[in-house]
Amino acid sequence: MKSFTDSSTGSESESKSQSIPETMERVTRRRMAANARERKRMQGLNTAFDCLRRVVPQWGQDKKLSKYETLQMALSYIMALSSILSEAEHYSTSQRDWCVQSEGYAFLACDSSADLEEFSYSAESY
DNA sequence: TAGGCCATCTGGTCCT
DNA sequence: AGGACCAGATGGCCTA
Repeated sequence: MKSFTDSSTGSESESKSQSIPETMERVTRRRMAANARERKRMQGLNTAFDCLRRVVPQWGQDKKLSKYETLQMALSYIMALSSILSEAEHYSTSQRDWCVQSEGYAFLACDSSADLEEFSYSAESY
């Protein structure tokens, strides 16, 4: 694969031939800038994945979730939480003084990775 | 050693 | 024209 990361060779002789406006040097410079932007973009994406990993349940895994697993887990987690929320809303409309701090929902305030054994939704169920 | 995951490069497309 | 986004290709690293 041809790489533009090493631009040290050949650029000087090409810059002397000014008859061609779009020199190789110029193309190389543009490519390197695009590579740098892409790298930065992917780093931003990975930072976002790390943030997501921190808020998503890990199910006691010591190994870091892959990107695909992180997305799957986030999807399951969101589905489960919205299910709980709609259940709670349904319950609160019928019984106004319903206590949100009942045992079944206490885990919401927990550290995301711990104490989630009672959280009975699995990724396969969605 | 094969397979999974990832980072990077690259060219194409769309948008400003 | 240049930047953002995307998908394919490629090579490196790690683990079973």
